[in-house]
Amino acid sequence: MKDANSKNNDIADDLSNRIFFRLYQCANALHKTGTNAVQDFGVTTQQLAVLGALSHQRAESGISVGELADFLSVSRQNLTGVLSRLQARGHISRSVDTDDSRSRRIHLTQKGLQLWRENLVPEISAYYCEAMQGFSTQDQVDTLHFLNKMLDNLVQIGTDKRS
Amino acid sequence: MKDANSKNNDIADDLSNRIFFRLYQCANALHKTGTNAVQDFGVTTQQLAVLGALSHQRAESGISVGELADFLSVSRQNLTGVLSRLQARGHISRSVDTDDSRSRRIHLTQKGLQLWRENLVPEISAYYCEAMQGFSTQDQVDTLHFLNKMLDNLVQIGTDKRS
DNA sequence: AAAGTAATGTCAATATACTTACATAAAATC
DNA sequence: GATTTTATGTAAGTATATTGACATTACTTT
Repeated sequence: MKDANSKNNDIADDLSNRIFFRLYQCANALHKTGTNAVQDFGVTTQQLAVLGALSHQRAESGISVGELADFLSVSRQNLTGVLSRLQARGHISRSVDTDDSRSRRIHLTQKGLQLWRENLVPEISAYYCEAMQGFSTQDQVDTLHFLNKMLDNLVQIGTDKRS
Repeated sequence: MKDANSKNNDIADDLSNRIFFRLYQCANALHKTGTNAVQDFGVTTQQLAVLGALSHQRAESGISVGELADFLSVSRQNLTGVLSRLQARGHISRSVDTDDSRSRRIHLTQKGLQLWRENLVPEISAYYCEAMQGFSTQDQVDTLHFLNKMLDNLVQIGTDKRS
């Protein structure tokens, strides 16, 4: 027989279990429907994130693979593959850094920039509008706050484990 | 020059953009740290989800691949691979349905059930506790509500697209 | 009953994601 | 200056995830 304490734990577990299950489902649905929304332009949601990041700083200098990986919170190894596919389609370019021959500077090509501005931005805007249906601005602020908090916790777990 | 309307849209886009980016980061971090937490037991977070689903209904009848796929919101094709790996490690069994020879009934094995109860449940419980640090019960309820709402929207986008 | 349709699970191809391992180049230390 | 350590990007291997295609089986329709 369970005491009140363990019962409360069960309830808390159930709540968090639902939250993380929904998170998992949302992420899958986001990837699936997002890719569906932009697949006519020959890109995926992850490639979208990369193009978006590159569009923010079209400075002459570009950005390195490591910097981009940090920004997107993915491994450098993962980016290598995504960048290769983007490069194969002519959306980005990789050039050796003149100051550090280990490093590669990643740039948006003219084609990539045009695709981003003319096709992807409007498409994403419409997609976000649908996905945020029924969310007030305050709801969105609250949601973002919770996700930020959760991410902090998860990152903390990751760094704890490493030590 | 932008008018007030397009500026508001930019702001809304920025908010939703942050939300979905955080969602993406949270899902990656969940998979990464979650797998890290249970890898000593030879399973991953997805396999965890399958074992958890199976543990809920240890009825004699088991569950079919299609039913499991619906429950977990993943494709049957995806489950085929996950189930194969779980079966290879002896955590689940697949048997032909006596009433429908197309269908396979998926069961937890004794080994799988023991692993779930004795090792995974405590580990997950501790993990959730860390991941929900700083979340009041009301915060968790609110978070779950927002995720439910978002998932509804995303599923709606998916079904719209299909028609 | 026979033919067409739908359901069930699997295989193949593609794209993320991770970790481990490695070649190369830069930085730090002695 | 030579050696060690660190940083950078990539390659290889494993596990998800998707869609498309398929063989097999069940159901529907005629």
